Amino acid sequence: MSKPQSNEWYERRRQIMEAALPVFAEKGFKGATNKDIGEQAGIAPGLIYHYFKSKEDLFNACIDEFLPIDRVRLPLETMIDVPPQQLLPLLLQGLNAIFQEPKFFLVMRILIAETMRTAEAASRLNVIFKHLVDPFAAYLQAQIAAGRLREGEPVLMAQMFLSSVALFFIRRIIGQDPVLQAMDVDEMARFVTGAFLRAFAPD
Amino acid sequence: MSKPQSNEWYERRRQIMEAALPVFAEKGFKGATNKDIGEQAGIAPGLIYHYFKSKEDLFNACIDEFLPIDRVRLPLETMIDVPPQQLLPLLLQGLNAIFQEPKFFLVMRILIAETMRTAEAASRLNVIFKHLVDPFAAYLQAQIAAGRLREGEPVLMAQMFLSSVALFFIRRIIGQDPVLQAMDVDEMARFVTGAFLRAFAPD
Amino acid sequence: MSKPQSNEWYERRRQIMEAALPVFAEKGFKGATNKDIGEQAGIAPGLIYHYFKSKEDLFNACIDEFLPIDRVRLPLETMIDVPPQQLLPLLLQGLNAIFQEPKFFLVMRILIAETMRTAEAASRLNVIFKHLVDPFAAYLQAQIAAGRLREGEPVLMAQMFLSSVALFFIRRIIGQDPVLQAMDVDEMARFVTGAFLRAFAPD
Amino acid sequence: MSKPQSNEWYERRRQIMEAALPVFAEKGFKGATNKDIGEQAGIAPGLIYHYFKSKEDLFNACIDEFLPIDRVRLPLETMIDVPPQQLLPLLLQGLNAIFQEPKFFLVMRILIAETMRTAEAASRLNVIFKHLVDPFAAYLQAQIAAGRLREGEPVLMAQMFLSSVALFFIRRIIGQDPVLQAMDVDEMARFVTGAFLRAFAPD
DNA sequence: TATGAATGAGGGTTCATTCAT
DNA sequence: GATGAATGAACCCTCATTCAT
Repeated sequence: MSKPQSNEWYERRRQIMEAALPVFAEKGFKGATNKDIGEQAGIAPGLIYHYFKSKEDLFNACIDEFLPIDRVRLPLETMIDVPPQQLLPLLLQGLNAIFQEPKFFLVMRILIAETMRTAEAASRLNVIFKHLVDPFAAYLQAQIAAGRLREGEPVLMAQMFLSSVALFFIRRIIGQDPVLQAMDVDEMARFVTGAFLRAFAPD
Repeated sequence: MSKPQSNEWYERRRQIMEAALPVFAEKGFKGATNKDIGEQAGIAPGLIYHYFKSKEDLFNACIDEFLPIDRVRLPLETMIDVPPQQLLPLLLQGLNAIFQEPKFFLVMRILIAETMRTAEAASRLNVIFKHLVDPFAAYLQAQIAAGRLREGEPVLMAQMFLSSVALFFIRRIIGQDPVLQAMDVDEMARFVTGAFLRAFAPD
Repeated sequence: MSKPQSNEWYERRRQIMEAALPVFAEKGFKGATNKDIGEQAGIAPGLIYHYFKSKEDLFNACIDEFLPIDRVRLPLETMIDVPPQQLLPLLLQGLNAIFQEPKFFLVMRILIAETMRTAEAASRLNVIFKHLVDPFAAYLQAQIAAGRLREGEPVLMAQMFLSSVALFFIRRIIGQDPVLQAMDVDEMARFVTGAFLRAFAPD
Repeated sequence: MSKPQSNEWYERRRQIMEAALPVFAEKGFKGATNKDIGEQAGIAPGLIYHYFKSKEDLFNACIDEFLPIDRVRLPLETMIDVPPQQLLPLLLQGLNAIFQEPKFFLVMRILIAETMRTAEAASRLNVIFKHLVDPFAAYLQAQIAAGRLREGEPVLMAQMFLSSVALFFIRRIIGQDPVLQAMDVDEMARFVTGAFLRAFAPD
């Protein structure tokens, strides 16, 4: 597997990963069997081992392949001149869009579940959150400097805002919380945005 | 198991559940073996079947037994006269204390992990959150009525506030996020409380 | 498996080893399946893992248990006063008896076969041969000192004598060589003894 | 495969056998995989089946191809006039040379290992030994007739002499016995030759 | 001729569950 | 009640063999 491989090889490999992802999400690493994955992918279970060293290798490859690190990073550094009143709704729309993506959804299910038992998965999830928080904190920092927001610790502001939003989406979409599903996303967005702006408006 | 049982029987049963809880938390339902649990409980694996129908029965019994529904319910209905400036820090202290409890910690790990794959676990987690949100929303409603907070949807206010705090604790304690572990809980509490009060101060 | 076990446990364990030995001898380590061994022992294949860590562990345990190191060691150190004319036939009778033992036969088959591919098995076989050669060489040394044999290197004498005899037995019993099977053991013994005594008679 | 094939076909076939031989010797029939053999031969595993019916067919072809029957036959029938004092060292040199040949070494490893479990391999080894013993016994018979050796059974003489020498080489080269590896081949040859000549000198 | 993807049978191993003791 | 030997199903994985290309 160290030799370079043909395009078809990579396509097939990716096809297996795409089939495995929902199986891992639904049943977990231990609960997912190669038989399940093979059926989902339309191949014999043994074929997995032409493309991956082991079930664990396939699992890690799935996460690496579909890990939403880049998807999650919004181009906030180019939007420093956009005032918070406009940017916050955009940010929320972006997050909402990401959470609607089927693969993001699946990888998050897998990562959150595994985070509960392996430090490795926890670390990956922490990295993802950091990729989300850091650019936003930098944006907030710039807004504070520009006098558009009150003085304060931008990292805490970012953590607080993103935490409440992220858990809203997680509980709504993954946790299937009926209370949150009954809520309108736009209404929530307006509410959270308004609260944030009042909380951190300049004195 | 339908006949009434002696006290010793129930004690033994509970002892097994207490031993099983950390094993399930660490290894997950599929990863935990009856041998593991038996060793942890100091009994032979076969004995589990005198107290539980199956491994799954034991698992569900563990969650039911240690589900932190009651622990999570703060007596907010008796504290309607306490102003938010005082109550919010108390609430955060209470939540912090709950998250420090070993069994709460373990059950949450299990429930969050299972939530990612079974609707049943998700539902249980939603109930827990509801038990947290509803009394707080009622409290906020009362504060609004008393003119201590601005007009607004109290359920949204409660969701937002508790979401950001809950995810802070989850990521800090279960997810072992180094960024959050470096933060001081009291500082976070002051920050979140201050932001909330500014956001929802009466006009 | 580190805890002390009951007698029954050791008996069962030994029973499995006794059943496994002929299977390993007939089919080799890789060729022998747990199903074969289980059938031979009258148990389910999975039960092997209550008594042994793995198939390899069982294999090594078989060899250690039935390795003929002690059987092979004749009490030559107490027979220094017996002249070679009497001792050599006794030695050959002893070797012949050992080679007739079913378990010796089986272990030798296994060890010789494995010697062809693993250094570990080769080493065990070398140790066995050394246990055979060294006491005999010491005996010969004493005979030379007593003037009953001519001067010469006793280790070479022992190696030469035992090699020709050992290969005779191996080819006859394990290799099923029809030429050697047609020979009479006693005749061979007289022949070899006579040749040895003439070759190493004192000048 | 019944049709006559081109020279290239036979060359390719032989190339595969040459590659397979060391793989079979090192890992045994079951342990050697077609992938191993293909890599060693620089071909894809599937190609083996253009030249051989099965892995077993390849295995047998390897042994037949490289079986050292002819290599082992020394032209003793032309050397009847050479006295034993000269011929025995020549014989030992010849055997030593044969055992040094890589392919002889490999085939012997395979055959000895398989001899331990299949009558077919045992039979082949017996034939090889017979091809070694018979001409030597004929030579000894002639020497006895010529009065250069004492009366006696020449087949036994040959068996005894060749057995001790063969096991010396096998244990030294295949079994990697450190005691024998420390010995000098020439010294061993002189020792064995001297002993033989004294044992069977005319009265 | 040659490749290597694909299959499927079967291997070693684990483990929930049962049951004689 | 309590044990742990015993089972059997199902797991992950390997690999000889086939076959479309």
